[in-house]
Amino acid sequence: MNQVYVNELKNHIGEEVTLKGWLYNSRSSGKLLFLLVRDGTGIVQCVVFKPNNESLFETAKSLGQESSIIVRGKVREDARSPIGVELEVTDLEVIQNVEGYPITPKEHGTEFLMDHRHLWIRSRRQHAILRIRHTVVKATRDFLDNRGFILADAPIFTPNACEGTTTLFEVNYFDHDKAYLTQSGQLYNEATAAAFGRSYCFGPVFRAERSKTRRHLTEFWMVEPEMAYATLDDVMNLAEEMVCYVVERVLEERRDDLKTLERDVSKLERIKAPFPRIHYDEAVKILQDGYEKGALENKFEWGGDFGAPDETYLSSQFELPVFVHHFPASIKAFYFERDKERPELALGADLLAPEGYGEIVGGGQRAFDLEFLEKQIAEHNLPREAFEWYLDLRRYGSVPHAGFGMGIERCVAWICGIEHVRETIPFPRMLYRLRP
RNA sequence: UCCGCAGUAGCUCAAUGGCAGAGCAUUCGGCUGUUAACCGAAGGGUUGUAGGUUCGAGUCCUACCUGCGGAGCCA
Repeated sequence: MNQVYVNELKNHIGEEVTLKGWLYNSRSSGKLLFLLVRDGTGIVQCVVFKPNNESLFETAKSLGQESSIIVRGKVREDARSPIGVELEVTDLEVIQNVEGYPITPKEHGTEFLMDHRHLWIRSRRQHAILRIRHTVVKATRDFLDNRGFILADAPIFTPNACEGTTTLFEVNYFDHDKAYLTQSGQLYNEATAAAFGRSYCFGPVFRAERSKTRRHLTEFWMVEPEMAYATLDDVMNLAEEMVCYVVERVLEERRDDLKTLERDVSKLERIKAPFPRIHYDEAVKILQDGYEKGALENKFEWGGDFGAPDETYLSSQFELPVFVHHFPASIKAFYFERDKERPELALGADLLAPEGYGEIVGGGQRAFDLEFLEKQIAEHNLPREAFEWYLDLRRYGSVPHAGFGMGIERCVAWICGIEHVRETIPFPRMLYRLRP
């Protein structure tokens, strides 16, 4: 059987081919029957004409949505088809005739669709989003691989809070200790960067925050590159290039999917380096101006961390993603290097996506000095013993080094232009959503 | 954790405190080019749960459950 996939049909015009897939939807018009068949690569309309084969027509007519079928037919060019071709059915094998598929081609609510997520991912829109996710992941990895970064993944079970800030998921780890699900591979990356020079990890991370907004998942994927002998500027340069590369690849490879999502691609086409880079002091000024103009409800004070409305306002001032750098050290994790001129500032940078999608990249330069780090750990009330291995990195060949993390789902949500990150991962985990 | 909104047929939603309704889906019938096809007919209900007010509650009140949006927190 010469099985052909829907996305290859254009190369088989005039030939008789076999499609293996599922019935997406069907329409009938008396003696004509239109079967929309999907096979994972696309959807094609298959036409059955009653007088040509009456029993085949009756079989085809009885098929329910999502019935699994093998269709044989002749590929025909047709201007009316969205993909340029359709199939004139000559034979039909029913693997399973389905009754009562829950997701109909009409509107459904979020709760219903999320309860049926395992089936929802068969639909056009979800397909487009998840294919774009695939390309974002692939492009990210290609980008780092091509620059000599070594994939060295960090563990998911960790003995302690890596930054000591966010709420962690706790699990029993055999007889004695509790373990925690990682919230970032960063500390481990610093070790692998000292081993390989340039390294990255790519995996799921977990946050037990009780956040329920369109930007939050409890389990999400993060790519975290780390570089030895690198500075804050190196981090911003790398993140900027990486984001541009990823957007470019999606524009190249996923135009059709962006179209399905009705994404305004002109907004993506102008994502080119350099991105604006603003100092925290300047960001504060912009936010205070925003308050004066009445665009923000609360007056932002120097020293605070940005809330969601602040981030949205800041990003709305620019068409490109914008870096904010040199945050007050007091609102950042213990491991940040300090600014030499102004030690109250941390050498960190966040990248805010345009159109209010929030922070997609966060990173910076790590503390170099052993004594400084020891002091930081003490001041943050972190258990010193747990960080001994980390302190070793400052004892044995410490170098200036830096890195960042990029949240895959927020990045995908921004590129797709969709409302909520829950659609950017096959099976989202959220505050009130653990199933399916 | 806090604030706000919602829950009625398989799904999406209507119903001034007064007979429980429509579209889609399903089943049956019609149609040779449909694009969420269309046209006709039929079946389909413990109105989230428990209590209360009322002659009468889907509708008003209280509590709880479930979900949604947001805040805080976070990427």
